[in-house]
Amino acid sequence: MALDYLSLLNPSQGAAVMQTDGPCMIIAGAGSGKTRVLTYRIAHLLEQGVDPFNILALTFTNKAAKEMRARVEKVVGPAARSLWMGTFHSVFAKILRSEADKIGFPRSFTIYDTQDSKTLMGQIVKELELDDKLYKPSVVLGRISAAKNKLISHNQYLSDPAIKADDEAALRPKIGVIYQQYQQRCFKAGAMDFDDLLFNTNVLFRDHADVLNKYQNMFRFVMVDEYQDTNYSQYLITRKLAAKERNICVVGDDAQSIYAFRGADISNILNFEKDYPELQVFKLEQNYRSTKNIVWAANSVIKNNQAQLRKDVFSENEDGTLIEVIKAASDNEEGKLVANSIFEDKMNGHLSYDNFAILYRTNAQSRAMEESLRKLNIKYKIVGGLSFYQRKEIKDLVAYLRLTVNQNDEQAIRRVINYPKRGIGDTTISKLIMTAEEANHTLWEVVSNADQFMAARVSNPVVGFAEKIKSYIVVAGKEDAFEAAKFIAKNSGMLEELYADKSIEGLSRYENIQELLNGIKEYVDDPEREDKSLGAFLQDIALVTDSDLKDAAQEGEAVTLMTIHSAKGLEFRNVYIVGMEENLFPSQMMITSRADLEEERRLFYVAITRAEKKLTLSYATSRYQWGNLRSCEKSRFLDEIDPQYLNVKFSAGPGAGEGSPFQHVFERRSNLIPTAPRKVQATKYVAPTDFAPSDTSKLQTGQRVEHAKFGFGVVNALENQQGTTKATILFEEVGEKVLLLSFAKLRVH
DNA sequence: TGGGGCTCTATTTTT
DNA sequence: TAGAGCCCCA
Repeated sequence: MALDYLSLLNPSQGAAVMQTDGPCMIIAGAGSGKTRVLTYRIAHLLEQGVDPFNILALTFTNKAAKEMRARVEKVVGPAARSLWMGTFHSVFAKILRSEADKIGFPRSFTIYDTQDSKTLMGQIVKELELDDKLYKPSVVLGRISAAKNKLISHNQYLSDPAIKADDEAALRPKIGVIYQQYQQRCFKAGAMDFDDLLFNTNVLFRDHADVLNKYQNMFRFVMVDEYQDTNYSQYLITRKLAAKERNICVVGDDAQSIYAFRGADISNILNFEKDYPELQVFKLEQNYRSTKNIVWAANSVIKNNQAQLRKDVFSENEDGTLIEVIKAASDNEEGKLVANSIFEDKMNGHLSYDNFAILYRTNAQSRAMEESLRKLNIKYKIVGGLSFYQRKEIKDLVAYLRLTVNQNDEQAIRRVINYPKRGIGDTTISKLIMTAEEANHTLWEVVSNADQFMAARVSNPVVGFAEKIKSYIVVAGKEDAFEAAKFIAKNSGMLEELYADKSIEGLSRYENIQELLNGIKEYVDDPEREDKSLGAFLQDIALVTDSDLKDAAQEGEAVTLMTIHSAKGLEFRNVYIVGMEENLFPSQMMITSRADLEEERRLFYVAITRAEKKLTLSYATSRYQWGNLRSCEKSRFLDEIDPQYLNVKFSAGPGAGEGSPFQHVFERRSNLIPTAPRKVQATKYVAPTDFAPSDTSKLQTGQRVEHAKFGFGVVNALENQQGTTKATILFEEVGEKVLLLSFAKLRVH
């Protein structure tokens, strides 16, 4: 029974699906049905009799993997569940787990998250007595991470004269030593960080031909999504795996490469042809997502980049509305105008708030947007920020679980050895660590034999702690992950401690622990799950990110707020790109080199192409940044869009006159939402551009004044204290405010 | 051992 | 401005 794919695909999509032998590269423009092609390509392989266990499909996010598996399953049924499909990190963590002994790691190795890495890095810098201003964990880690992504080991790092010269020039000559220490400590702790997962996979394949051979035979067909975002380490893994059968298919879009700052190497896509001369290339150029105007505008932007593969993305959709440009006087006004526009479009178009997304360059920009949305009672959800697994209480319990599985996990020991409090002070902990270092023992060896190293009075609680952990190991050996975790949460005293805290935060911490336990329950109850051990669960959650969870927890319709980076791969009917200003987008840090600027431009391209029907760009001429008001210039990227696709609007300030396009929105709002929250009352007032403060030294009560932000008001009281004058002013729109005259910019009327 | 007050620092971040 | 980390004191 042949599936009728071809009727569902355009000619180039169909060709890419049918071509299954040998290397192939699919250059997929934004919105060109890339996932569709990958899905049907896998379906086609299965249809031809390929065993699902022989297909490996790598993605960059768990979400993308999940989505693709679901779509394949829809076409081919349950066989989809046997596919090897997942992120680079999760697939190779799984492989490393089963081959761990070959590279000297325990099967139950721990995966350090960024926080663990940073903490360890800080500890090493301290121990080496280096300047922690110069050797900031994030800086050092960044440098080491970049090295690992290029497969430079700590030994190579130390012996490379060019790297040495580089570090010396940066006044950080000790990075190599830190790198070495860091790797040794990780190894001793039986831990790998995210980069190590890929690095060690390369080591495994390099040093064990038999292992490589096994996986080469297993993965007869390799597919890689978002190939433009692979780094050298990932590139080499896929090349090695595909070396035998040469059935490798990569999908990507050079125009959407936005992770160079994390080691992604765009030359992997540009040079793919050199590795595989027999390569077949397919271009998917028809955009099915966006209107013509949006596609044209995106094209007019990206053509300013030099480094790119030639492709002509086009749309057969309607022309659509022009791209709106909103100019606002301040970041707050920008938020207000965007919120109004969303409200208006929702009402006029009978849309759901799910249809809207606000995208920004930096997370800090979300605040002004949130405030304005709240004022209009518009529901929203923010993607990003503190993830569930980064919360303190979750990390605490997870540390106990980690320790149960891998006692050498030094970061985990440090985290919970005295939590909940059991009388082990900092001095004792330092002594334990030093003893371990000197005697070349692991920290756990010292902790579990503490009575041999120190007085009983001090060692008793330490030994008690070790006994607790030992009892957890026994439980975890007999029970599944859920039963073990429940036991540990209770026995450690964590649950009790959190339960005793009746504050709102304490309550939510307690609930979070419950939620984690529920999550583990769900994990072990999954009938498809083979390995229900604590170790397997931990490995899984180490590679889960916030956006994976948010999706599951999503409820009700709401506007989505997120950075452009996290919007990649998503689409929305109406998209707002805010903060289109020089030094913000493009970011100040990215305008010095051509390559950086081109990455920013690709980022803008990604942002534009998220929109299906309507795109709105906004900028503010002034903005609060780090506490002070800065004036801003509109982004050069705005000028790069061909003006024929633009519809430029202006702010609703008095300067725009009575006929302001947003006037009616304000009026209607008050009719429709009588119960809008009034924490901070909405202000219609916008200062005129010629606003100039007057001399307030002779200000008197009863006088009428005008304030740049609060509008008109009357002085109710004046109070002089040690030379500074406080004025209590009743403003017409925002109510009473107490202002310091020396700071407040007031115009006396 | 907890908290108050101080200083410091401020992109983006699939894992 | 805002948040985090750190130090010092009781």
